[in-house]
Amino acid sequence: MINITLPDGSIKQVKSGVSAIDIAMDISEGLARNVLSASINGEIWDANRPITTDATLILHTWDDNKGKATFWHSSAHIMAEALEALYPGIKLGIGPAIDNGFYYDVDLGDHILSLDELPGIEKKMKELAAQKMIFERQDISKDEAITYFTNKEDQYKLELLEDLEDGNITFYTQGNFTDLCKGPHIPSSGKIKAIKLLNIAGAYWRGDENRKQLTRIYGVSFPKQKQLTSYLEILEEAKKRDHRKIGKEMELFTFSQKVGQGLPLWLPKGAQLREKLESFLKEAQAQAGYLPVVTPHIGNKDLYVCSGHYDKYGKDSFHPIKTPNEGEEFFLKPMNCPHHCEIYKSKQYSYRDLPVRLAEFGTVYRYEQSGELHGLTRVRGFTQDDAHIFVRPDQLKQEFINVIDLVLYVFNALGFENFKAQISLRDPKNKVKYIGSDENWEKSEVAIIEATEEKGLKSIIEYGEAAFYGPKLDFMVKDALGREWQLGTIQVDYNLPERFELEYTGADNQKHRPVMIHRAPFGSMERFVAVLIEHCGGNFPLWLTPEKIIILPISEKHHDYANKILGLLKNSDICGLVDERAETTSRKIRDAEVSKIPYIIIVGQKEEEKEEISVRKHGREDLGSMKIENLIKLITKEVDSLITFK
RNA sequence: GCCGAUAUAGCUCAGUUGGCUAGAGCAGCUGAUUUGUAAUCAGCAGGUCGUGGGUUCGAGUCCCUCUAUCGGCUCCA
Repeated sequence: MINITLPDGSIKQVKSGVSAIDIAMDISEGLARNVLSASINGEIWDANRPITTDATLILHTWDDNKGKATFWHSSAHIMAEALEALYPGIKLGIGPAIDNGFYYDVDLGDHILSLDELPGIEKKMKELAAQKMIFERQDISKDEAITYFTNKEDQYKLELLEDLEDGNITFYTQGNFTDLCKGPHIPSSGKIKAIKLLNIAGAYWRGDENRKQLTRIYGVSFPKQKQLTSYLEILEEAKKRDHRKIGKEMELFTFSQKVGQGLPLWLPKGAQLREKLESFLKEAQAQAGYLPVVTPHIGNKDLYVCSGHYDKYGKDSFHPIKTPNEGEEFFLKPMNCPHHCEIYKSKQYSYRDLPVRLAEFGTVYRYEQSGELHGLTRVRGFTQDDAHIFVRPDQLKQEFINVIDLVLYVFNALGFENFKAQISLRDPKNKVKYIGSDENWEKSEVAIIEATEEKGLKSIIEYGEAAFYGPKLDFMVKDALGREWQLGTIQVDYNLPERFELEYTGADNQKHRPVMIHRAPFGSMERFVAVLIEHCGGNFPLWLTPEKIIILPISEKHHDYANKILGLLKNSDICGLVDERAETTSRKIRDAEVSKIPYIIIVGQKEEEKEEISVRKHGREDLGSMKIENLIKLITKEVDSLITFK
C-alpha cells in the first residue's frame, strides 16, 4: 500500500500500481472521466501511469492550464500522425502545446503547404481522434531510439536525441505514430472532440535564424464542439477590435508607403486623443514633482559612444547622419536617456535636491526589422512618455513605490483592471551579457522586489529578461478579451550615471553617484493607444473622447435649438457637433452609433417646447428626455470618476 | 532579416482557363425629400489594376525585380 496526499491535505491509502484515474474514480466517476493528466510529486504524469510510491497528487482537468497543455500536446501528436499519413516521408521537428492550442514544426521537403490543405488534415485528425487511441508510454534506450529515428531518416529527432541522457528517454505511441516525447498525454484520443487548424507559418529549426525554416502548423482543439465555437467567436471579436482596423475606421492614424514603413501618421482625431493622454499624464506628473525638459531628435555619435549604446546597437540603428564637415556624425535618437543625463550634468546638485525627475514626451527612432513591424504596436518612430529620475541610493525604493503609484493611477483612469508586474532580472547563468557591478545589480534587484511586495502587486519573476544595464519591472496588462500586453515599464540603471559621471554632493561634502530610474507608464504613445483601442474596442473612456456628444435635430426647424444646446454644452467643456444633414433621424442615429460617439442628443418639437433634450447613450440605451443640466452633471460625473488629481 | 501569402475606386470586395470601353456596395458630389431612436430616393463622378521590367497578336489575369501589407520565426535599448 502507498499513501497518496490530495490537495486538501487528506491522505488516501491505495494499492501500489494504481493510476491517477483510479484514484479519481474513487472520488467520482465524473471526475475520472475529466482527468487529463496529474501532477505526481510536482511532476506531470499521464493519468493512467501506475503510481508505485507515496506521492502528492493533483488531478488536472480541462479547467486548469496543465490539463489544457496535456490535451493540446496530445492533439499535436494526433496532428503529426495525420500529417505522416497524408504526406508520407515528412520529417518532424517539435510539437508542443502553447498558450492557446498547439503546433507542430514539420519539414515537408519540396512541398509548400497551403491553407487549403488544412481542412483535409483536420478531417484526418478527427478520424484518428475518434478511434479512441491510447497514448502508450515506453522507456527506451538511447541506442534503440537512435536506431528508430535513423531508420526513419528523421534528422531533427536525432538531433534532439543528442541532448538527451540515456535512461531518461521515452517514446509515446498512438495508432501508427511513435514520437520521441517525455509526455504526458491524455488517457484517450477520443477526448478530442473539436479540432481547428488555424494557421501556417515558417519557423526556424530550434529558433535559430541560421538554420532551416520548417513549416509550423498551428491548431487548437477542445473536448466539446461548443468550446471551439466560442473560441472562434473570440477570435472574430479580436479581429473586429484590431487597432489597425479601428484606427482606419475611426480615422485615428494611417501609414504611407512614401513616408516609410513603421512611421505612423496621426490623423486629427487620433492626434486629439493622443494629446488628451499626454496632457493627462503631464498633469499627473506635475503633481508628482516631475520637471519638463525638451531635447532634440538627434544626438552626436559621441553621446552614444559615451552611453554605450553605440557599441551595442550602432550597427542595427538607422545609419548616422553625416554633416558637410568632416568627421561629424549624428544619430536619430533611439532613446532619451543620454540627452537627459546631459541635462542633469548641466548643473550641480546637493543631496537635498534629489530626486530630480526629468520628463519628456520624447520621440525616438529605432530601426526595427521590417518583418517585425506591426500596426502601432511595433514601429520605427514612436514617442515615449519618458522620464528619468535621479535619486540617492537610499531613495531608490521609495521612488520606485512612487512610480508604481503613478502607473496604477494611469491604469485605473483608462480602465485596465487586470494586470500583473513582471520583474525581469539577470540570467544568473550568463552574467557577461550585462554591464555594471554584481553588487549594484543585487541592490537594485532587491529594491524592485521589495517595492513590488510593499505595493501588494501580483508579480512574477523572469530571469534573463533584464535590460543589459539593469533590472526592470514591466506591467503586463490583460485586455477585455483576456490577451496580455506589456505596457508600462520601470527600470533601474546604475550604468548610465557611471558612464556619464553623474554626481551630487552629499551631506559629507563628498561627491556621490546618483541612481537612475527610467520609467514610462504608457510605454509609448503608439503602443498604448493600440492596446487601448483593442481593450475598449474603440469605445474610449468618456474623458478621452474629443467629441462626447452629437446633436440630431429632427428637422431643419430645430437647427437653431440644436446649436443653442451645443453652445451650452461647450460652456461646460463638453464638445460635440450638430448633424445638420437632411437625413432621416434613423439614419443620423445609425451614423452616430457607427462612429461610436458616446452620447446622442435628439431634439425636435417636443424637446424645444419643454426646453429639454432626449438622450441616447452609445449602444442603444435610451435615457429619455431630460434637462440639459442633468446631462452635464451625468457627463461631468462620468469624467471625474476616473480622473482625480490628488 | 527569414519562410509563406496578399496588393483592383477613399473603404470593403467581384473580376472564370489571358480576349471588346475593369464591376458592385458603402463613402463622396448634385438634386429631390424635412424626417422621432441603427441605412429615404434619383442622378453624377471616381481606377496607368502597388512599382519597374518580361512573355504574348493581346496581361488586372502568366513570369521576374522592387515596395508595402498580412500570418509567423528571429529581434526588441
